Amino acid sequence: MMRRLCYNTPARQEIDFGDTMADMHKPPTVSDIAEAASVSPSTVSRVLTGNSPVHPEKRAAVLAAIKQLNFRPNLNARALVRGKSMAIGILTQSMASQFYGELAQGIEEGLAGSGYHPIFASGQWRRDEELAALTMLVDRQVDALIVLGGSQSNVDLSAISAQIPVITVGRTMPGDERQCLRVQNYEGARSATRHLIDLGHRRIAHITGIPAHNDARERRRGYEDALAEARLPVDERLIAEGDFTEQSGLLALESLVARGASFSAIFAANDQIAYGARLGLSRRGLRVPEDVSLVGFDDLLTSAYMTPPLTTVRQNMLEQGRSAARATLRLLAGEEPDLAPAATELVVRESTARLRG
Amino acid sequence: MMRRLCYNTPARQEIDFGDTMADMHKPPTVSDIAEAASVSPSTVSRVLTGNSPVHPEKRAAVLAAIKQLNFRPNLNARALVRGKSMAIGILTQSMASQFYGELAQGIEEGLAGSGYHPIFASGQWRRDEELAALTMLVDRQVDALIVLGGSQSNVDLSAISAQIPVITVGRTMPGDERQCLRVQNYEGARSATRHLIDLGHRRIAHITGIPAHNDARERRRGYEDALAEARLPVDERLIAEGDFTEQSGLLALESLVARGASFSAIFAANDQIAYGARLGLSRRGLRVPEDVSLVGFDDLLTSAYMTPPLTTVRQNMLEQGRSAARATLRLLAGEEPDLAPAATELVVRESTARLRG
DNA sequence: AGCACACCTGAAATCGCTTTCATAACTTTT
DNA sequence: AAAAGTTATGAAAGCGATTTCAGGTGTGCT
Repeated sequence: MMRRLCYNTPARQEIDFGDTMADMHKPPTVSDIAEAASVSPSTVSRVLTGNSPVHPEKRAAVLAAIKQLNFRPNLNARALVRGKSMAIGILTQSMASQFYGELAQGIEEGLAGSGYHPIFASGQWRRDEELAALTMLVDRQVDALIVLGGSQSNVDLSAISAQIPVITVGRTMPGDERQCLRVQNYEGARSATRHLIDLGHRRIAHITGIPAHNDARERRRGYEDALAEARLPVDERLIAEGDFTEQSGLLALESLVARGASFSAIFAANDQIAYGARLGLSRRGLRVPEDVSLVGFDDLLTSAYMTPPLTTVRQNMLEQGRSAARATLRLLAGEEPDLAPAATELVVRESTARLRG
Repeated sequence: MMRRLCYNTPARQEIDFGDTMADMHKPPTVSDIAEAASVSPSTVSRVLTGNSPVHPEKRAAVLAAIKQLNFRPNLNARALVRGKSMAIGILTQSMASQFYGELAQGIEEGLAGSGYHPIFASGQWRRDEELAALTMLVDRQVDALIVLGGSQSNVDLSAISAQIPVITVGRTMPGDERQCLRVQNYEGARSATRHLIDLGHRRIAHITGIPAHNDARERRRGYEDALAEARLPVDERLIAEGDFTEQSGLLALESLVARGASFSAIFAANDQIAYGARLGLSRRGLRVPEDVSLVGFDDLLTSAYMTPPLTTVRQNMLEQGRSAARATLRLLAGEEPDLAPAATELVVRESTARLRG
């Protein structure tokens, strides 16, 4: 109708071909194909799905009509009748986040070729938005849900889990641990700290993530335990609070310096914090790694290109995403999700060095 | 059915309430609500949509039933009958890309509260995947399409544009320029180069983006024209080819050095290239900005936290995303898209300095 | 021949919701 | 008090596919 005119190229004219106006500009449906191929809609559907055999001659006619009319089945309609949308909802936190972006990319890869497509919605780390996003996904009839981090209440999540399969990454649903991809935060943090200790560092600062966040707490615990194992004291004055952003890393570094803390190494709760801290250090005229060694967590794609390249705990978000996707597909196929906890691995680059002297 | 068992919490039991098995675990439909509230499905629909008045008493009954049965309308079904899915397809290139991530975030923000939801699909900078993604979005009946960059053929795009509104960002559809958000690549690149010239630099290197990419060509042209305006020669030996990645920036810098080029400043075709170049410089013992000044393009979120903070041409992808989203909504409302080209702005930080001596 | 048995095919029901359409129950007008 | 509007409602007809059901044809077998 008229509405089309507004976004159509000016060149394209409305021409009356003598057909009825009704079926003129609307995309063709199975019925149109059926008519064009002189068969019933059922037959068209059969060649579409390949569910039951159809005479080669008619099949050819249908195929020809499909091509000629440029027909594409309406996936919504198909989803309605089949009761499966072939869509998987992904609750992420922010499209602009590198961390979640890499996870999302992994999921996309893991779903590729399966016939299922991801539908992303982001919660911006806010409970209300997360719930809205979750609800939207469920309302859109996704066949399964992958929840990436976040702080959504477990009650809501379990309620959804009772209706459709849910896989979580980086957070746990009590009672459904088999469907939760755990990250070895504690182990990773401990090995990062141990690495610094092995290099001779004794005064190792830590910039935490959001304290309310489980990941942040586990990483801090790993840091503290590594110190304890080495008979090193946990000094509160060496611990500054961050919130997983670059800015918080910069601020935390300022606050460490301001309070007169002396340290020769820093373990940051994630790479972004490390970026900020690294800038803070250089502002203070402190070189990395000559004066201060720096370790991050996550191993974002860009961390290898920081100057100096960042020593960090590799999470491999890409692989985690793929793994979550595969688990979801298995769940959908009625199999066991089979989610092994994601192993972390210390990647030693150039931001850490042996303590001088 | 059985399928549910595999992802249900063990605690949740299958209990026979005496109801028929059929409607037991399936989500309630309008008919269920109608029955529960002793009204017809039509009335339920009316309170759902608010399209026509319904007696307060019955409305209350319906609302109560909805709450009690925890009913949520099936958006697919609604989309089918209404002919509008309230979904907007976004063709992006990679979920892991910072650049596209920021655009995506902007789109999400711009769509918020409009009732429309974005559905993302990525093309991985490959024509075939882009086409597949595009097709999938159209098949899922999105009401409009926002195409972010990419190399999809204009023919395919125009074909789609004839069916549903299409807005593009960072690429042009000949004939539909009003629906294309142009980026001032040329102007930005020119002002970046001029900034370096103004600082006294005479030998300014350029690391290009993918030469086949329009953005890359425009930026290079801006660089060359700025040089020409200042009566500076365009020296091919100062131009190295990159592909918009950090790695290519590093490689390009190596190649510049290897060929014995002498330069005191670099204009990189985007920030990621600048990151890589910056690492390459430090590998060579060259300081930024004391020995070499460095300018990027885009102003990624993290560029302000590079060491030193990167001088760059700000694109404001967030705002571009919002702008594209708003234009799409306008198009959908039958109004003019009204897309002003995205202005770029030079952000001078600490990676550039006056030429010594 | 006669019967069973594939193999194909179209009519019709269905998915969950919205939207005419027709009608019943009231109000208002003159 | 009859004609003309309102207003609220349910029955029924789709939206665009799939799938069940019930044949119709053409073989193979006895």
